[in-house]
Amino acid sequence: MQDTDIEIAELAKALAHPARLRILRLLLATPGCIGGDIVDAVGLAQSTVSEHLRILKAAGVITGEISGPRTCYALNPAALGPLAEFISTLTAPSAAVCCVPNDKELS
Amino acid sequence: MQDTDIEIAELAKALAHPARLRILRLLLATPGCIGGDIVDAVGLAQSTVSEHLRILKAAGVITGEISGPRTCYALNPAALGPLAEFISTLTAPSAAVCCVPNDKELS
DNA sequence: TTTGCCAATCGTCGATAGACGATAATTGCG
DNA sequence: CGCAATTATCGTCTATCGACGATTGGCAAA
Repeated sequence: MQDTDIEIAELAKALAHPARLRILRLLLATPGCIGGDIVDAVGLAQSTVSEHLRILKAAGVITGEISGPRTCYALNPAALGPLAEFISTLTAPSAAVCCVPNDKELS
Repeated sequence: MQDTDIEIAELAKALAHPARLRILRLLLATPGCIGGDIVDAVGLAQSTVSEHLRILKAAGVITGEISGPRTCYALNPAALGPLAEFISTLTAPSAAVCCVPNDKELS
């Protein structure tokens, strides 16, 4: 159980920064892939943004594959499953099982 | 929008620690109120636990009212609404509006 | 009032996170 | 091959977090 808690804490930590939330919103709003445009959007140094991307990737929230000279980032929402499940447990003790199986699915 | 992101980041930060997750689980499993039993359960020093409780209370995730010589803590899951909403947006881009209005309600 | 218990606060320490500039590494183009 | 563009990594600095012991404050019972 502590094992799961550590995993959930890691996920929460990945979301615990405004810049990373902004990056995720940006990835959500971008249909295909996205490269260094992120740097301009968040207004931080390139190295700082790269570090945030690394953290998100380490948490599994995003995926990054090298596509030529640039890197293609994409969302991986399924990774947030354990965290979403935990929050559901807290917010809806009786209706934890809603209508979407949001802990495993998604392409 | 950055305003909301900061709020969500604060909520995520409140969940970004195994000890705090454990405390929340404990509060969830405890029907009524709970006092210093938390200290025994998490296995940390009393001052450390008190600090975690303070962080959770500052984030609005729990409420604590003084009840005689001890303090009564209780969950306040509604506070996690913005975070839950954000995660839903990521995990279910097309089905963001599920069947539960989990951003405002709850007693 | 005095004593004892429980919780909050203070001060301190080490560890970690966040930001930056500078510096590589890799790819595509001329 | 050499150059420009893009991203990752390194080193450094500051700020914050997490844990602890010690102390303070409040409340109830003796």
